[in-house]
Amino acid sequence: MGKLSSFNNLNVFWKFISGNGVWMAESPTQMFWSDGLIDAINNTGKQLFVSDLAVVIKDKYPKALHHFLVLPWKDIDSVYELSSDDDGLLQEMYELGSKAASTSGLPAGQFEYGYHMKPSMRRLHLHVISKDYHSPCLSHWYHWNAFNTDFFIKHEYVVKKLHEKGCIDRPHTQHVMTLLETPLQCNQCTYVPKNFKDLKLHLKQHVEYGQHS
DNA sequence: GTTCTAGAAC
DNA sequence: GTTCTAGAAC
Repeated sequence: MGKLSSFNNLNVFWKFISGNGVWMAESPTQMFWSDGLIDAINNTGKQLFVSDLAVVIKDKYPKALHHFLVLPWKDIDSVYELSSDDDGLLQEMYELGSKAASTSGLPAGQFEYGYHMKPSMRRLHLHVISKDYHSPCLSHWYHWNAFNTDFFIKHEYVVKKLHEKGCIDRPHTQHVMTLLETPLQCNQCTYVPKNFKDLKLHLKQHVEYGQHS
């Protein structure tokens, strides 16, 4: 097997996304690290926009220059619990995300909206992230693939799938692993990075010199 | 989710 | 010397 197949740091990734083990709390109201988002949305100081159905916060570890999360107040764990009845909620979450994105000053088309195929944190959360992916918090190979492969389930896909089938199918473990092992590829040009550090430097060039670096 | 560390691999 | 791997974290 090749280099990518032996990228076993994914086993560590798998360990924490599978929800096993005992973890340290980050605040008195948070029993597990995986409840961090639920803790955050109930902190009024962190709420950027609020509606009856959902709330927007900044991602604690932004993976781009602008990275927001939109979460429902309702205790929905993930996209796999959604039904066609939730179309209104999804649209409202998208609208709230758009409001947050507009505060960046960037064109609306510079943002991507989607859900992770295998989220680590509890409570459904829509990622609203700028396409630069220029951030010190984007520090692992699988961070990149979590946003730049089918691991990132686009908002439009979720809406379409719920309309057509009424639910989102849970993926097989092997499929998720394969997506996270995908070779690196720039999202803004045809460049194929030699390694993760090379990708980081390349993304920085796009931010500093634009699309034609 | 993240940070930290040691040791392997390149 | 740099990058990647692997595991712990009460």
